[in-house]
Amino acid sequence: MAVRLGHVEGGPARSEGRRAATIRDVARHAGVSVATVSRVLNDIPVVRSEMRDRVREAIAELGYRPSSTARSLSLGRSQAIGVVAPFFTTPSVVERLRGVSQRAGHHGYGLMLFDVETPEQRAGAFRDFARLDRVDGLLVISLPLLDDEVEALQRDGLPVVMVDIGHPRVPHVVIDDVRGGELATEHMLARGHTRIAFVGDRPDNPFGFTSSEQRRRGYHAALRKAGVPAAPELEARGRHGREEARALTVALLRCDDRPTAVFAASDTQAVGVLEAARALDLRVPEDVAVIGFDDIEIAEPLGLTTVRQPLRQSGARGADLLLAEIAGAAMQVTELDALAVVERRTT
Amino acid sequence: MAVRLGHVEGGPARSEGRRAATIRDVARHAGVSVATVSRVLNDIPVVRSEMRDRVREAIAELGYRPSSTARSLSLGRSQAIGVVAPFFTTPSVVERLRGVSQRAGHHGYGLMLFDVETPEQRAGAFRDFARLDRVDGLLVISLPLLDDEVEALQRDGLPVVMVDIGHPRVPHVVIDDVRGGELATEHMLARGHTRIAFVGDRPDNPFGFTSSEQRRRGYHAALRKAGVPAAPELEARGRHGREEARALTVALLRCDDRPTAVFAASDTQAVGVLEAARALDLRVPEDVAVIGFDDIEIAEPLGLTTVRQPLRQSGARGADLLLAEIAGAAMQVTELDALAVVERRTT
DNA sequence: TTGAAAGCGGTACCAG
DNA sequence: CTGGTACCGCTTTCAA
Repeated sequence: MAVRLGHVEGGPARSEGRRAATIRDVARHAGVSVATVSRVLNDIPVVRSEMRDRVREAIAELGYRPSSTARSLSLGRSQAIGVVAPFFTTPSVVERLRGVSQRAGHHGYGLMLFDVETPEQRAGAFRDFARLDRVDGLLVISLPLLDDEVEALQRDGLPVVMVDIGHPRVPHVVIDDVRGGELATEHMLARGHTRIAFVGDRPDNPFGFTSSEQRRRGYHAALRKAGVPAAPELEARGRHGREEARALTVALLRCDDRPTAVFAASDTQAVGVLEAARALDLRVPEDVAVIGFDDIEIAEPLGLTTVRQPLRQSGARGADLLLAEIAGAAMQVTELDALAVVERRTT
Repeated sequence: MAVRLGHVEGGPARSEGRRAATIRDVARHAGVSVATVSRVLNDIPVVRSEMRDRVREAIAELGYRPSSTARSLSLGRSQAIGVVAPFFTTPSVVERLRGVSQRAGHHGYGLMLFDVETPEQRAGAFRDFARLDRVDGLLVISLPLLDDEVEALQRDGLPVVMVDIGHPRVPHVVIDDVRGGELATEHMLARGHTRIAFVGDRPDNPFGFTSSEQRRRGYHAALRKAGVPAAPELEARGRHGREEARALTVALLRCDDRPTAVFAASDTQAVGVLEAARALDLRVPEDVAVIGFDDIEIAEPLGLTTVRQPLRQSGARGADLLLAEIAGAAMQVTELDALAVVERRTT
């Protein structure tokens, strides 16, 4: 990598020491009081239009823009919401964030991100980030909250909403993961499969992701209803991620009586399953059919059959709940129910 | 979607009106002055250890945590950096963000996101978001800056760093897109292709993305060097995105003397190319070879051959530059040079 | 080594 | 309708 240290052309203005204009500068310039300027700024109608114009002019001339920090301090709110999530290990989170961003922006709220990929970061998130004065509310995505974390948050009076995972004392938006697992399994059953493997997260994963286990319950329920005996040797669980899923699936597909179908608890894992099949020269779906969960963006071009859940909408709805809670609304729980199998080329 | 309005179990603490502890409360509780508490908070060594302990105790007992807003106002810095980018239309941005997040977190900086998907949002970003008091610096990813925007930013004294696109007066981190385009084209040439199509962004796209055109220049350069005449009918440019690329490619592949290879200016577009080939029942790479650009996450499972650029590293480096600039360093320009063709199954 | 007090840049109450 | 001013919660002189 080539690094060029440059002379700064013209020199940065900040070293010129020209202090940014404040509300007092505007007041002086316009020959009014700061109170009046503040009123104009906040569109409080009492101001005479003549004054208003004078102030507006001064603002323009000075290039004044109010300090949001000062405003936050005075108002006691930051006009921003915080989002805590494992953004980079879990692609679906990004899609949910999309919905959050859209709604937050729409309501004039800024977005602070706090990525959580390790247990330390997780602790940091709640220690340093979840401060009522930094953000007006917190959106926690795909991360379970411990009881005492919830308590601490409530003690701080910080509005919180969870997305993808619920908690009895916290507003949240979730889907019926059990039902989703059933749908996936029924899809395979309907295609005549009976040896259907499951690849998902281990229940004691470091972040306590729970949806995988819920989906596995749905898988069991569907098998039971169909009278297909569960086969423990067909269930593989490990660390969340493509690589791990791939490794688990290779093992699964190498055993004597190998499964003819695999239900992966997430699309990310389904991709690993696909890679495993390819590595073993197995055709999909002829030799082994695959279904995932989520319908992330990559699913379509891959031709991956999957259970679609409304990711973006979950973020949007979560943001709406949070905004409502910030505004003082009572706790609300939303269960999104647009789950459906999207059939593509892997089944 | 089922919505449950819940009673709030126990009632949220915020309505109890228990005001959060302030530095004054701590001072009173510990029987010292606020100045002393502040010193303890900031690890200023002059404080007698006895005092220090008393203060620490008070802090613990009251569950006090300092207000970062007040701190920002007093200090004149927010300890946060802002990131402006088209996060959701451009998957590579997310990967870059990963690098940013990692470095920012490492240095104790928060991250504010401002998504820009429309020209209005773009304007809003610079009007409302790029305030020195909201963020200590701005990272602009994959978005070109206009001269007067740069000027405004510099006038405000807001440190800015650009990633993926440069500007003569702004520190930035870029790659050699022309070289990348050459690499991709040479790869095809080396495999005996001479009818190599190009699918990229139109030069007058709404955000002024420029890398596509640079890569096209590299494509031309490579053809020229190889003595292969350029064929204008093999160049298709349109709105950035998979769908558009797909449509363009379908047209390309339907013409009489169709190309045997396609170079897509981004992986996103390459995916569209792949879909087009599939739609026309053309085998890849036998009937048509495909190479993309970026090496985003989806490329590997798709088996897409592509020109890899160090996305995450670009974000990390950009964050480092910004942090350095915030600390007062001179303008720096970094050209990342780890470009390489990653050969997979589409060539 | 500690404390009193003046900011930081807004908002909003209270008079006039 | 407008102005004066006391906050908001923290940092940082300046004196003691």
